[in-house]
Amino acid sequence: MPELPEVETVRRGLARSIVGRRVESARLLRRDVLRTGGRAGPAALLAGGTIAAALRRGKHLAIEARDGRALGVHLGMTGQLLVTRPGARAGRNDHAHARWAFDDGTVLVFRDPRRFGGLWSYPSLDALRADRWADLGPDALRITAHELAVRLARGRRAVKAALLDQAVLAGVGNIYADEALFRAGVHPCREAGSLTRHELERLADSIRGVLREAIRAGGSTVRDYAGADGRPGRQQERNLVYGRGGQPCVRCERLLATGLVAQRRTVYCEACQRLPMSYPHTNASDSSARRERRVRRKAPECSSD
DNA sequence: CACCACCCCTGGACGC
DNA sequence: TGCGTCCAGGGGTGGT
Repeated sequence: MPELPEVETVRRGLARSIVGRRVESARLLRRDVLRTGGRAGPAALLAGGTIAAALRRGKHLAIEARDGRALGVHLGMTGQLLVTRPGARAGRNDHAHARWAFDDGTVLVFRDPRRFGGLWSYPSLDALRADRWADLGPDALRITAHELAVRLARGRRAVKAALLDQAVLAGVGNIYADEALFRAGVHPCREAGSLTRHELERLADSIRGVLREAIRAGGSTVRDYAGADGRPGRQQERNLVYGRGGQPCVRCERLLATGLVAQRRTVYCEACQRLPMSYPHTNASDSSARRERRVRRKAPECSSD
């Protein structure tokens, strides 16, 4: 659920509310939510430490204590980090899996109904980076056309599948992949390695642009997402294709198409995001055409509804 | 190695 | 109202 803009909004909320605060007590309410076996107990949740920083890489969060300990947080699909300021009414508490109380009375809760998210405890930020962040590509907020070109080069999968791959670039999920491809005028099923230099420039610009716009709006709230202050985002109203299948394209008014790419619901405009004629067979080798047919028989890689 | 299918889990929307 | 079905923004893993 939360992609880069939503995670960045949460990070900023944490930076405002818990950085500089001391963890008076920390409790894990559901053991298996802490994914690092061995390190358990309050110390694994930074108890006794003072929060030095809240960091983000792609969709991953890290909370660092001044003594060096670090806690990785991933929100998965439905994870939330909710801050309750002293004296304020507590937010939702169902599916709360961990709770922190700070020296100024601030309370932080990690809740995650679907439990695709989790917590990872490390003795140092370096250890966290080496274990959890090592395989992440460059942060999508600062992706350049050149970095994108290098990482998409010769790739045969659909460009949308590549954008969702966190090793290619970190932070883009289903919503902003569709938004960035639409803004760049690139069809989601284009072979990743087939994009022209000009298309790569537009795509990199679109990725950075839509992510920045979404951060300004506090993220997209489709269902569960809320910032650390519990407030929903406003970007969902500004998204041009996500969630708008069957509605008119904002550019050409043709009805937006929906399909399935990389097992994800995909919305795009067939007029504004064109595929070359008889794609992909025009530029596919025999072996890839065979692979394409084999894939198509089981589950189409790129199918429209 | 690159890529894909499948799985993890709960809740909300929808149809009957 | 109640039940069944489908779907959802995430990633990890095992197989091809």
